[in-house]
Amino acid sequence: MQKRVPVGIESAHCSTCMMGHVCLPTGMPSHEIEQLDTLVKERIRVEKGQPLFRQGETLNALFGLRLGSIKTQLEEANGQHQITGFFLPGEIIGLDGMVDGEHSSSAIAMEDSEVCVVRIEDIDEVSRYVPSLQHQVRRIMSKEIARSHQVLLALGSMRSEQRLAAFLINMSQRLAVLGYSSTDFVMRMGREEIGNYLGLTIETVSRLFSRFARDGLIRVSQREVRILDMVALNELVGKPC
Amino acid sequence: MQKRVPVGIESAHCSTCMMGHVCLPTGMPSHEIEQLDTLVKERIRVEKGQPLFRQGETLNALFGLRLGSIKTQLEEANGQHQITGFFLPGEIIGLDGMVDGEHSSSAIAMEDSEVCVVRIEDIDEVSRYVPSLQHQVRRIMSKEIARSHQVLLALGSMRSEQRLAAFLINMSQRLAVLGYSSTDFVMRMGREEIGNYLGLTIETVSRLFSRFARDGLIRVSQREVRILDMVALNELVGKPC
DNA sequence: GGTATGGCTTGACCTGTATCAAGTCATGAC
DNA sequence: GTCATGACTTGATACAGGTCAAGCCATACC
Repeated sequence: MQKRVPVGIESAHCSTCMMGHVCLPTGMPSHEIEQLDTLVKERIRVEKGQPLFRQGETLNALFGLRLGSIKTQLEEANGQHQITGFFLPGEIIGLDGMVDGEHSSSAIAMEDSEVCVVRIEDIDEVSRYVPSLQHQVRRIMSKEIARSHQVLLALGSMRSEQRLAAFLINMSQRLAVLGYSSTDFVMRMGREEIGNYLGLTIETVSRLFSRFARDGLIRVSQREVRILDMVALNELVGKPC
Repeated sequence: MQKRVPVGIESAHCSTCMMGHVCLPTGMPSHEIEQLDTLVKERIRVEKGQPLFRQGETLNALFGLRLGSIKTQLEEANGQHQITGFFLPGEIIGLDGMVDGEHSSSAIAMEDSEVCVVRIEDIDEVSRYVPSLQHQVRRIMSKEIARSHQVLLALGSMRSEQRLAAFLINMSQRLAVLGYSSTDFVMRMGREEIGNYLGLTIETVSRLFSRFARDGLIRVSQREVRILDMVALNELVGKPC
């Protein structure tokens, strides 16, 4: 059984894709979106735990996550790694590392996932007659830069409880955009992954979840979270010096 | 006296600019670089301590740093801030925040500086006849993403001494690219700014400089640094678990 | 059913870094 | 020269979060 399989692309058209409003075409006028229909020529399914790509592999495409969830991580020679992002459907993966034509991070499926493959050369091709596609790509890359600066802010100047609160708020907001409940969701990542991402140990993350629950901010059971007091979470992040 | 002044642009041509080999045109074939000569229509001088732009201002240009040094920082409502980058000549500023057309961070001159203004609409215009310009912009944005992921790695998984060592190595390498000594340089930022960037307090940074000096890794006098043992610095970052 | 496994929790203790508090040094104004 | 100022250093102490260790719970497999 293969781990990384092409799948049929009967309906791989951005114009008819229900993900369109939160994916690469976001905000483009509909007559232009139709012109993107040759952009995605391939879809790939990736099994839970398997890599979509590995750090160092040659980069020739971006990936629009269609289904599932994927994490990206930097891998160091000594076996350590740092998770740099958790991606949800509609989000674009593979934006770093268009520098020397190879991926500067690895992308690993956190559950069975499916991505639309957008080949770089096709972007160039299509943008010849859809000039705003270039804007779109810049927009998305810019967003990724801004996002990682937000994480820098968290790691550089927040205490552990603020980091976790910010993390929960962020998840909540992104899931809401996808049409899920903003207060009631299942996290696709484990405690260890959250800790790695936030620069904390698994024990600290676990204690924080327990404390948040004890203080009535959330209710947790394994990876299921219900946010009970969003206001308090926001205060935790924003208010104190 | 103005703080942010347009200056003459007699020689504002990328093709004749000595910064070209490390700036936006890096790696482009020379006949294409010549076609970039209409790209920079303006240069701006920014005084030490003054902003090139402020978080929230409308974004319509990127800036190629030509002279001096500039820091970017996220500013929060409560007055806190997080420095997200220190920029040296040849590097491009303003890549974040092309999302909603406004800057998502502020850029502040750390010494009297001068930037080339590259207006977004001119990028689109010029790339009509120099298609590889789009590659170039993507390349640079991608590099910025990868760079901030590296900082994430430092903040998320290194101890204080490793962060400072990584910082010194990074400065050394970037200065070397510019043709300066890689072992002997003047840091343009103060201890507090380094601390903010690395998620440490000024006292910790100061103590680390003292310790590195005591251990014979570097010699410091104020902001002048001489790296004495680059190997040891690298080991500090890379080897231990 | 038992039992193995991996993921999570909790407690006790330790340590790296922050915090608080004096200094010291370099620089510039007068 | 004196003095003021801001940048940096150094020490003493506190505490957040890490580390080590034990146990718990859900799941899956036999």
